[in-house]
Amino acid sequence: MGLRERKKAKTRVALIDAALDLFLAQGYEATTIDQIAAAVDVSPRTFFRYFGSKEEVALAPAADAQDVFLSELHVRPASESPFAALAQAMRGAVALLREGEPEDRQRFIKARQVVEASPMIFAGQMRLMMANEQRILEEVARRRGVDDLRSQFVTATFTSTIRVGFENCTLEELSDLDGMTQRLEETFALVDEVMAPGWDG
Amino acid sequence: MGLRERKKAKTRVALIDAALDLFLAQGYEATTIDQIAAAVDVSPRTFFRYFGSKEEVALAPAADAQDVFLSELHVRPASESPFAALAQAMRGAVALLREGEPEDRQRFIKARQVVEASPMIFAGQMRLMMANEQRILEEVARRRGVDDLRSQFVTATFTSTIRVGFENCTLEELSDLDGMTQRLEETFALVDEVMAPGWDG
DNA sequence: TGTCATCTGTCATGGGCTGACATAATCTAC
DNA sequence: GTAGATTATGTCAGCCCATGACAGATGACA
Repeated sequence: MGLRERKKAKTRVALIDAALDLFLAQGYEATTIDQIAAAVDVSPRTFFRYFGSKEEVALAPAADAQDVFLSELHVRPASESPFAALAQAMRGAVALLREGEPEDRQRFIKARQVVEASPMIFAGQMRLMMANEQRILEEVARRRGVDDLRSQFVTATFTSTIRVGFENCTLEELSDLDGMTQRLEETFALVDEVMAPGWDG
Repeated sequence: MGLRERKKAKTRVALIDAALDLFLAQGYEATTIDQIAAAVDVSPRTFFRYFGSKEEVALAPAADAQDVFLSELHVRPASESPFAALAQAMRGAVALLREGEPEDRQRFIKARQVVEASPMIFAGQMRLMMANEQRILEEVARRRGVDDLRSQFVTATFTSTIRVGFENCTLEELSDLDGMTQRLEETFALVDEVMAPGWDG
């Protein structure tokens, strides 16, 4: 990896960190691109060469996490039922984050706080999840053999489960990864209890 | 209702219709506030006195529909289980739209086409649904007696059901209300089949 | 009709975002 | 290490969305 590439990655991370700190300190809307760029000693124009919008920088950690989830999903064995594979992939993604760099964890937590603090960003995250859902649907349909209403329902149920599982985590002082994991397992258990056997097959 | 009030309502509807037509004709992002305002012979500044943002005018019909749904929900008998009440309220809202003015139906369909054509607006609709979900959760919690994880799950499942039911309607040439109704009933039936008895009680 | 409240248009401004062009940094080959 | 190609960055101009302030127009009401 050359110097140029390393510098770019460094600037990207610096922009994300500066942006998240500013968002947390003074709010998303009150923060300007100029402030973020100034904090990293970069021109505002350069900011937009790294991120397509102000929203994108706030959602970058979430987007990265979704990519991790998808790669986890694609290596799940074919023997698992669709929803089981999704749940296991989620556990795997969380585990990777837990074992990874502390800075990455910190960034992820900060990003989540920003998302929950601003309805604007929250909507953006929803769009991210919707885009992701299309790719998840492909995997579910592949495992079930058909892309029908039920495949869509399984996918949508998974999205809902994740959403409920992560929701209100900061509100309940469960902003750390342990709290998230626990909440997530409770929600998976609830799905298991509520659904008819073989519902996702 | 005085002249002033009538004029305002008329202008509001005219702005929505002009905006939707422009969005459909040349795309959401390519349409400017100036164009919308010019089409209604109104100053751009006035547009923002009716709608807080460009997005809001596109989502106005959806927001109105959600209000109708909520008022339907609040008059459902207490004897119905939470999810049954939600489903019946949805049927009621669709029925009201079906029996209402043809122009309102037309506007609703157009708005849905705009929403599906633009990821930008689609995200906005998600935010609308999330805001709505909070109010739905209150009703579910009221009926179940507790605001716990299961109440949240019931609410999220309903949101997912509606989303799956409405999704791809235009893609499948089911842009009319009949098609939507049919699709919605199929999805409700699937939920009924997949969930354990008494799951929402 | 005259007064008041409200709606509307005009103007000025800030901030998000983009294209064009020149400069500076890095990479590659010699 | 130097020269030329490649790529990143800064500067500048500009469009559009959105908002506050003020003045003029229009409907409400006695």
